[in-house]
Amino acid sequence: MASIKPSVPKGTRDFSPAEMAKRNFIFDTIKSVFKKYGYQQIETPSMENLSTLTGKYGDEGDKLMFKILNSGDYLAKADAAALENRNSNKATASISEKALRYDLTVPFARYVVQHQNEITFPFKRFQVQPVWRADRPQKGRYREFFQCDADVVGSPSLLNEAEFVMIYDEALSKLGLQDFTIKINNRKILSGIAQVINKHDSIVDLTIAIDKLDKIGLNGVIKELLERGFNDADIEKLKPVILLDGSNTEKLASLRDALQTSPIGLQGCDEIQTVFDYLANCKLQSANLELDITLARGLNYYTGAIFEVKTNEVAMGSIGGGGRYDDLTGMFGLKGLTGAGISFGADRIYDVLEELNLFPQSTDQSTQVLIICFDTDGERYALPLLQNLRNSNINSEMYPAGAKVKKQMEYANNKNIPYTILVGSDEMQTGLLTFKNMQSGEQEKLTAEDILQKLK
RNA sequence: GUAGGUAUAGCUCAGUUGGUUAGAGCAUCGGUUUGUGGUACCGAGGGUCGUCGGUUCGAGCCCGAUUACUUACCCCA
Repeated sequence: MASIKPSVPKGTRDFSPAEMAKRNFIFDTIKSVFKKYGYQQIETPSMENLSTLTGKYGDEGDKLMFKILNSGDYLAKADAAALENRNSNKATASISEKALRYDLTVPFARYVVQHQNEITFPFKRFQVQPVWRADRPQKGRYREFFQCDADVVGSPSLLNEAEFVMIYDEALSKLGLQDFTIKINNRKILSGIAQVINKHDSIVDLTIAIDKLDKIGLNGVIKELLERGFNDADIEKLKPVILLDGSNTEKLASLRDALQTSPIGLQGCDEIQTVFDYLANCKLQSANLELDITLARGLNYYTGAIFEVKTNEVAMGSIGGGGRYDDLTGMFGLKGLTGAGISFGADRIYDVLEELNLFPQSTDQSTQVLIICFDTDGERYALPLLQNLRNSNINSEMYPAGAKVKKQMEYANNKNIPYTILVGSDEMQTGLLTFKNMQSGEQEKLTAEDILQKLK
């Protein structure tokens, strides 16, 4: 059989030991913060029923979903007319009933509805799992990537929003980031803006356009708005809102002024104010909290607060986002349950930490000590010591005898093992083992017990 | 879906107007050293030059197609 050049699908990656150590540093840090704030972990299946996912992310999202072909002779049962007419949407529905999850929030909503009788509300859960998007990969963008989500359902309190800011601040600071911005906005403010210019139906077009302000500038946004059916008068009214400047307090004041005819817009202002008030007397470690009216985010299920986090230390898309969604579970038949959540983009955080050289040295050390023997007698002699080391919770291993010392030393060196123990005939006779510090190169003769004490 | 770029050893890449047997560094393995790595020296293995076709006496190099990867846009973490 002809051998196939080994490769992984576009936009996916292998994670080698050194990378896994660094990734786990990120995951462990974020998880520990989630737990500290009272969130409990769950997992959901990689695949969901297609009907669970479709329509939750907009048309674009439906396109970017990886669908799974039905098992068996799926074409036999396919919609013949749809196939004939090259109608992909209809045909897909008849040959695929499952899809890989696109994010963690919708599966969570499904989970909450399905398990509502077992859950005590407010329910705070976190989830760290991969998600899949059939996007064109590029820098910082993959087809399989990990999200770290924390959501709370069943609590309308804005205290949750305030705590999200604290979680972002604590977790990202712990990871070593020193300068990042948590942008906050409120969907009700966006609705209010649309209401003020009597374009309530065009809120999606409005948000998509003004979301691009920092990328394409005011003129770009105006051009985009014109293309999306807004007229010059609308744009004149929008300009002062889009170009809002000053401190958060000043921005809020200007917004209230601009939105005074829109009750929903004013409610959005109140909500943001409440979050700021909660945080007024709490100190943030490294985060800047900024009201950003141009922050819209693509997901159309958000109804209240919207978050996005950007690092100011390197050029990178957002490394986290979230918001409040009032009726996500309604789609699955459970009405009146509000939820809010945030997400960390672990893969992008990885790239940022790598670029800033922020991973701690210790992440690439796994084994603490390697026992080097010359023959099987040495193995038998040293195995009890190895067991003692492990009983003391010291990561340790013994290289199977037979290889040259040079080879074994190289092994220790390549694996970044800080200490080695040499066991030869001298050592076995005297009971004094050669204990070597691989970094300094120094070695000394010690009893097994002394070595154990040194490593503890 | 739109527009560019790239494709030569396991990895990163050289390769002269188109000219004998396609190179280097790193990595791997072996030796100098049958008890000492990170750091010396010597050596070895490893290639259908992405694929198919064309031009030419002759193609890694020029032309066409195709595939894969990649960057940016749309959109998004």
